[in-house]
Amino acid sequence: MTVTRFAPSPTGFLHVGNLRTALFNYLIARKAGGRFVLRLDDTDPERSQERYADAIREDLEWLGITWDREERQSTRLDRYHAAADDLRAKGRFYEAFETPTELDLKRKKQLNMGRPPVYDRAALDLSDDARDALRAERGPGAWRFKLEHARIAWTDGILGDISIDAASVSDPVLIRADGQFLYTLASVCDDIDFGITHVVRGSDHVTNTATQIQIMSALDGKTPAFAHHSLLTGPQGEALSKRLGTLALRDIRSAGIEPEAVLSLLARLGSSDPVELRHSLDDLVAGFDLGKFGSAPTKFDVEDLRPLSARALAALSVPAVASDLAAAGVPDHLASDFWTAVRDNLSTRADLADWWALCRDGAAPVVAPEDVEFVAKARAHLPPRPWDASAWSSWTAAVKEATGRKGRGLFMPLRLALTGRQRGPDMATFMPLLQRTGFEDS
RNA sequence: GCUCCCUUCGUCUAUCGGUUAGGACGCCAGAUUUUCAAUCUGGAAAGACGGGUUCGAUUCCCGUAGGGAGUGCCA
Repeated sequence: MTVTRFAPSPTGFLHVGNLRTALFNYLIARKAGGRFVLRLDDTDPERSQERYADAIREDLEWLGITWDREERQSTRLDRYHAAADDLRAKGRFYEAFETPTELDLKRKKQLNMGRPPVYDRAALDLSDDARDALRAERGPGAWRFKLEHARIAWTDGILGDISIDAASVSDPVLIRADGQFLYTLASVCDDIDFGITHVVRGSDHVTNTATQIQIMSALDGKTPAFAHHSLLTGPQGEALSKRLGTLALRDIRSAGIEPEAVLSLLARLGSSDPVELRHSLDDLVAGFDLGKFGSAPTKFDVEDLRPLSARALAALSVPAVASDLAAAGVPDHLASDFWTAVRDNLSTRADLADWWALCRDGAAPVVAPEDVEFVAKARAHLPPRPWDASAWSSWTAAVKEATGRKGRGLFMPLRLALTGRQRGPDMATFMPLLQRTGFEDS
């Protein structure tokens, strides 16, 4: 059975980049009729916070992404201890005592000599006595996984055949000197134990994947299929993290973007499928295929969400927006007509309140100097209240006859006089909804 | 510096050596026999550069330039 996972660390809010990873894994699992696991990678107690874990669930729920199982790494420490013992027993684990500053110095030296900054494995050559001495002097060391120096190759679901020379990578530290398990080990154990069959993550993880493949087989685990998607950049190609502030899911939500818009864009962006509005996750599942995605960095522009969101909003039924209509103050008996009139002119639900305020209170007429006389004449032909569906057409017909104006020259001044705005709903349906107008009062 | 990945319309991409280089979003125009919006139709718009290989390269190879990522006792 296909099992995928989304493994955020609760150290911040989810952003569009995270969502892309989550969505890919979710869609793969759903399409295969498999399972989707939400795993909270909270091995770092300093940075992990419960409020972020809550926020992650909340953001996923807003989008309608559901998971079949939830795990958190902080509850699995025993398992990681066992894995560490296993690696030690197999001679793939060694203790190293360099301090961070010492390591930093080594790296700088290597760089200066034009050599790759790979850990020199000095700790591997330590005699037992030397090791004991260092431990007595500095306390426990960090534990590194001894990589087997060979080319590590796999067929990536997006990148294709790819390989990395293990010798170009440092032996990864899996346990810090203070005893904290690091992501690399925890992730491998979890992927094995939870039966993860497909790991889809950002291409910032490709080097991790190489080392994790070796750790997995050292632990006698079955390695899952890997796929690394491209990373999102801003519209200018700049790293997305620089503008993360505006790209957190919650910010997008509070900007009034509809979840369908977010899902529709992120499930397709970077693929050869056209981005088109889909109203449910199920619609997105159908044609989803990782193979349709390219490996080049993908430019993402938040502004692209707006037209999609407007379209998603316009497609909603009255019941779906009933609470928003009520909140905007629209009376129940007008709700349906009002929604029909304004639905195509909304950018977000928040606009509902503006349009209703206009209907309820009217707006100061806007009259261009050259239209003063024309508007005055039109005023004389304004049909008596109440206005029905034919009010606009009979009025404009009368004004047309009286003034000889037609087309834009006829309609735009009347729209401006009635609504004070150049843009808005179809006047024929909108006019009956105007409870009062500044135009009549003038 | 080193390692990995990448480079086709503004953007996301199709093309598995021979195409009028296709689609989608955006943009522009027209239509909707009455406005803006919405909708529909149409249009403009592309193979980073330089070498090869080949009868023929967007496609294969090499190089250059550019972009992204990694190079953590973060995830």
